Amino acid sequence: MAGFDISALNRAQREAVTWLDGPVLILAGAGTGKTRTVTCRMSALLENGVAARNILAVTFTNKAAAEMRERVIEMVGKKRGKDLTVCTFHSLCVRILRRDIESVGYKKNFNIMAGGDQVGIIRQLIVRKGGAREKLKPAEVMSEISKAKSAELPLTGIEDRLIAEIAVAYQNELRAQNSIDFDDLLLLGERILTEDQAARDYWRDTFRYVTVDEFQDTNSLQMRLIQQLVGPPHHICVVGDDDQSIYGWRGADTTNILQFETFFPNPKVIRLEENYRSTEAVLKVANSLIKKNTGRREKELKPTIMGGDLVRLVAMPGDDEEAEWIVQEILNQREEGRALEDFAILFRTNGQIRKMENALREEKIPYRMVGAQSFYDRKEIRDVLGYVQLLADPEKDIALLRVLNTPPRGIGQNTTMLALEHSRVNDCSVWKTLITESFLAQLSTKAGGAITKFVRQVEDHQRMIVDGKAPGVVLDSWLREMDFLPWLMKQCKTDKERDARNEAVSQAIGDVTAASQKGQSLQDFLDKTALDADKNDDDLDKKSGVTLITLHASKGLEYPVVFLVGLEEGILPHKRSTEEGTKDEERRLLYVGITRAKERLTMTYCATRTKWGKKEACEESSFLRELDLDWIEEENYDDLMGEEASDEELRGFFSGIQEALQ
DNA sequence: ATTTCCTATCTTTTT
DNA sequence: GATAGGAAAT
Repeated sequence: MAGFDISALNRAQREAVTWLDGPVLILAGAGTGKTRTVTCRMSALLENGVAARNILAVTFTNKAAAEMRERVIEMVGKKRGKDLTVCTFHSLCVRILRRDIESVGYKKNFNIMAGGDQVGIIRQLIVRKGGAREKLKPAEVMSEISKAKSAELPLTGIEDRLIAEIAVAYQNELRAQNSIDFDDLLLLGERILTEDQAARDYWRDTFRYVTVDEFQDTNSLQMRLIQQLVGPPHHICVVGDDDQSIYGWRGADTTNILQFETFFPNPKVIRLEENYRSTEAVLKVANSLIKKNTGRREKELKPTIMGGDLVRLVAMPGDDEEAEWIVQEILNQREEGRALEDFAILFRTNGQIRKMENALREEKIPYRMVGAQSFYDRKEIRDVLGYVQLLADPEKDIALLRVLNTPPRGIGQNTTMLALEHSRVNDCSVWKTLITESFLAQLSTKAGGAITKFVRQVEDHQRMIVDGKAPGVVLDSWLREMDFLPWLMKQCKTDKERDARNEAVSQAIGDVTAASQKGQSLQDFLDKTALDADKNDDDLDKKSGVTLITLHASKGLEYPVVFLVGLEEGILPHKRSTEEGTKDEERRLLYVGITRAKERLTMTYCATRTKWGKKEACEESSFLRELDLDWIEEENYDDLMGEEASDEELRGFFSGIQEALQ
C-alpha cells in the first residue's frame, strides 16, 4: 500500500523520494513542489521500515513544522506518523537541553529569554555601563552578541569595548537567572553534542534520518549542530534554494548550501526546476532578475503553465493613491469572482502597512496580517505570562519585576530599587528578598504592606495550583482579584484597542488552560510561548480576507493575485542594505516576492511617500531596470484612474478652500 | 505613588 | 504619526 502516488511526481522529484540513504542535497527552486517532495520522501522512509521516532525533520518556523507533520500524517496515517519529530532548530535544542543541560553546567529548569525581556535587560545595561546619555541601540548590541555566539567566539572579543562590556554583563545576568537566550539554545545544544559523548550517542541513535528544510537559512552554528547530530552513515537530506536566502542579517550562511559537499562528502545532488506554481510571465520576470546575482548555483525556473497575463508595473503619485488604487483593484477583481483569500499585498517594511490597512478598512474589506507584532510580545500578554512564570517559579526575577507593580499596587520605584539592591548584596533572588523580615523592616508601613499583600497573593495562588486547581482558572481568578482587565481597559484609547487587548488576554488564559489539559506543565507552556513567535498564524487560516504580509514572512507561501508595493530605491533595496553592501539579498527578497504569484502580479512604486508624517520624494527601485520588459506592461495611476483623477483634483480644490477659510 | 503631559526617536527583515 | 521614557503635576 503506497501512501503516496509516485507516478504523480516528475523525474527529479521521484529521484529525491527514492534516494534515501547517505547525504542528499535537494536544490528546490520556488514553486517546484518542494514540500510535496519532502513529505513524500518522509513517507517513503516510513514505508521502507524506518521507525517514525528515528526520523527528524527540522524547519525554520513552527508553522512550517506543523504543516509538514500534518501532510506526512495525511499520507501515512496517524498511527504510523505520530512519533515523527518535526520541529524548529530551537525546539529541537530545547528538547536536548531539557534532558542534558546539566552536563554544561545549567540547572534543568532553565528559562528561555526572548523578545521584549531581552531588550529590557540590554537597555538597562546600556544605561548602567554607558551612562544615561548613551544612545547605543539595544538591537545593535543584541546583534553583536548573536554574531559572537554563532561563531562561538568569546563575548570579550567583541571589538567595540562598550558593547563587549555590556555583552559580558548580559551573559552574567542570564546566568544568574538560570536563563538562556535563542542563541544559547543552539550554542549549548551543539556544545552538549560535542562534549558529552553519552548524550551525542543517545541523540544520534534517536535521530537516524535527518531532514533540514529551508537549508539556505541555516547559520554556521546550526551547521555545526547538524554535523554533531548526524554521524556516519550520514543519512542527512537538506532542501533549499540559495536564491531564496533572505536571512543573511540573522547570520544565515549560504556557504552551507553552496559548499554542502565539504560538510558531508559525496552527496547526491538533485535539482527541482520545473515550476508548477506561476505563469510563464511571472517566471520570466523572476528569472531575469535573479540572473543579476553572482555566486549562486546556476539554475532557472522552468514554466509549466505557459503564457498568462503580463506582469503589471504601475507608477503611483504617492502612497495614498497606491493604497487606494490597490483596494479598488481588489474590489474590481472580486467582481470577477475571486475570493478575498486569493489576494496578498507584500511589502518590505512594517511601516508600509498602515496606509494599506486604513484603505482596506474604509472599504470594509476584511484582512489578515502576518509578520506584524508577535502575539506573545504584546505588552499585556507579557504581563499575563509574567504571572504565569511567577506561578511556575517566583524566583524568576525578570518576571517578578515585570509584574511587581503592574497593575499599580503601591510598590513604586524606590521600593523596587531597595529590593534589587538587597537581593544583589545578599546574592539571592528578588523573591527571597521580598520574604525577608530584615528587608521588610526597612520599608515604610505603606510599602511594606503592599509587598506583604503581593507576596501573600503569589503564595495563595501557588498553593491553589499545588492543590490541583487548573492553572488557567487560578490565573483567571488572580487577574480578576487585582482588577487587571479594568486597569488594562482604562489605558486603551479606542474601542478597537480595547477589543483587541481584551481578546488577547482571554486567549492567553485559554492557552494556559488548553496546555494544562494536554498535560503540559507550566514550564512546557512557557517554553512553547518563548519559541512560538508566530502564534498569530494559528488563526490565520481561520480568518478570511486579504493577506497583508512582509516579504520575509511570505517565503513558502503562494497567492493567485499578488501586489508588490513600494518598489522604491531605499525601501527595496532598503537604504541600509545599500550602505552595508547586501544588495544581493534584497534582490533575492524581490525574487521571493515575485515568485509568490500564481496568476497575476502587480508591482507598484510611488513618486512620494509619507515618512514620519512628512511627504518625501522617492525614486523607483533600481531593480525595476533589471527586469525583462517583454513580460511587463507599464502603466501609471493617472491613466488608469481616468475621470476619477479629475474628481480627485476637484476634491483637493475644495479642501484647499476649506483650509483657507479656517 | 500615580497620572499626565511632553519630547525624542523611530523603520528592515525574526527563530 | 506613534510610542516609549522622562519630568512635572496631582
